[in-house]
Amino acid sequence: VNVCTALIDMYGKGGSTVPARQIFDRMAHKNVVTWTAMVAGYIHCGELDRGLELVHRMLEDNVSPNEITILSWVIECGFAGALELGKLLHAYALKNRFEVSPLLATALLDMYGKCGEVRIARAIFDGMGRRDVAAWTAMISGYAHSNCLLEAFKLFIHLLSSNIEPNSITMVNLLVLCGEAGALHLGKWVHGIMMKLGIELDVVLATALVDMYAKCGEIDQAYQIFVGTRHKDISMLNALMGSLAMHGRGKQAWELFHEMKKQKMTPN
RNA sequence: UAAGGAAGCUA
Repeated sequence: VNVCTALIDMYGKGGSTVPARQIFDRMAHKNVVTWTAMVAGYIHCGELDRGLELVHRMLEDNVSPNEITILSWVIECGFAGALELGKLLHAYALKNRFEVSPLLATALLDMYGKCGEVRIARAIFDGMGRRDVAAWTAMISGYAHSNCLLEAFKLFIHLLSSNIEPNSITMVNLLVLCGEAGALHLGKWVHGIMMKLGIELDVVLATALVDMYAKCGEIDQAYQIFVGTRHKDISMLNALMGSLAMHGRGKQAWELFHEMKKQKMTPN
């Protein structure tokens, strides 16, 4: 059962619901994890009707969803933009008096944020008793998804005055938002806060910095950060190369490309 | 280490 369930999970998350379902149908014994994984796969792929049909069969078989079940499905609703189903799951959790853990609450507010429902997301956020950095970051990310720059930064400032420390994921969300808005001053300010708080500069965060500076037209600054990062990866190169090209520095982009190929970096 | 919450370029 465990191995088959793991396979179903893998195929489902990989977008292959057909092989997942074949394994599912051939299993004599299924448990709640098996059902959870199969339905999650359908939601992940946007095959909501098949998912719902399976949920009905699951209930007929007297298999009850638990909190992880709902959590998994809510996450996939966010991924697939399945707002209505997400609302249904939210209602189900409330109706069955699930203790809405910080994990589930964060998944719910993230789902609403990804679906553009920032007000509902905020209501959940405000209703949370103990909010950790993931909850704050999910809320900021929700504002970022809806291009609510002001709200995102208001919340971030609120976060800075709390006892919770933002982490690199929080900062990445803010930097992406600054880049998309072309808000160079804000971006620099975020950069400064990062340094002040001593947040570790991993590849993802460094890429977000490069991207922010590049999108705001500060290519040289972006270049400096790129050069100064030891473990570069392909996304980081793409961010810089693309912006060099966008700013009419195609020759430099080309040179960078060949320099990186020499260093055994494989283009994607 | 069988399903569990928030992140980067490009699409």
